[in-house]
Amino acid sequence: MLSQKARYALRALTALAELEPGAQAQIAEIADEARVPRKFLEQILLDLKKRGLVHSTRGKLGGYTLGRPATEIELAEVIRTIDGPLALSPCASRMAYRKCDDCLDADTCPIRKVLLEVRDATADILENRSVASMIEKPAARRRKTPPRKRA
Amino acid sequence: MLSQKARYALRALTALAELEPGAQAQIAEIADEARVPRKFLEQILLDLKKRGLVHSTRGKLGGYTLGRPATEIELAEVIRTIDGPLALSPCASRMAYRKCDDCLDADTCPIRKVLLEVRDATADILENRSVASMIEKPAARRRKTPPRKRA
DNA sequence: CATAATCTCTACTACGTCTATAGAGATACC
DNA sequence: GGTATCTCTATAGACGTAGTAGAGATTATG
Repeated sequence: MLSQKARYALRALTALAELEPGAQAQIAEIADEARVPRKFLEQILLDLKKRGLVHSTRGKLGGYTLGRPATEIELAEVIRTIDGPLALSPCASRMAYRKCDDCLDADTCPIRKVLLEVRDATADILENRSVASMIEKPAARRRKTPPRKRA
Repeated sequence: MLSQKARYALRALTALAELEPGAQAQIAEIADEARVPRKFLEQILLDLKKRGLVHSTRGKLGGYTLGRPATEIELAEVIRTIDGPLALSPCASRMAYRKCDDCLDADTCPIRKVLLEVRDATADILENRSVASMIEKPAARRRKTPPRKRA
């Protein structure tokens, strides 16, 4: 399961991605828009900032923007930043491998093999979805008949 | 991440699957073979028994066997029994769907959409691997040249 | 410069979950 | 009846999660 914190982070980044180009948002606005407790959001934004996913301006008129274009922020990176590895076991992580304490031989462990498969399938999805893909598309896409104009 | 308990369960079931046909194993043997603390294993086996994954005999000469052929025990069921849903969010579970507390509309939530994809990919793997597939194969399989006989 | 509004950082708390351990009880064999 | 096994419930300590609190640093503005 993802932590609540990770889901908050995804919503906060989505809110930032929905801003007008060049605009920034303050913590209070993001908290409101993404429905995250304000003080908790502060911590989350700091974590995201350390990873470069958001950029901040201090002082009065300060605020937050995405650290990179929304299309270049993979959901996988967001989740890893907040919750750690995607894998179901430390030994099945490719970004942060760690031998299990009680594992006899990582090379032959059949549990690890299948958990690696799961990790790869998960990463294939989450590394190919960006924050941009979370935004509600403004208009119809690939619709067979165009939306009817109002009389 | 899987819990330690779930990994223990997988190892315990694997140990049971490796028994001679018709044989049973006692808790102490399984604990030794699967490297699980004995008293903790007792709890795990009870959970697995409630789900029908193992069968037990009481009294002296008691012990455990698999509740079904190893080929019919999916890893997904083992993990669900111990850790609960495979999904990364309650709202992305198909077996145990539960609306997120702070979700506005499950039908349109973009986070849920991608988490459903991840869940499905995970389930595709774990529902198609059985405990039988965890057992070390005794000999070469699909090898192009047969294993060389010792002189 | 003083003030106010904002982000930054650390500490703290309440609560639940995870990983066991303990021990009494039930069952079955001898 | 004695003994070895499974069964069941309670308990405990460490840890993680979710959230709160408050002082500090930075910047715009009058």
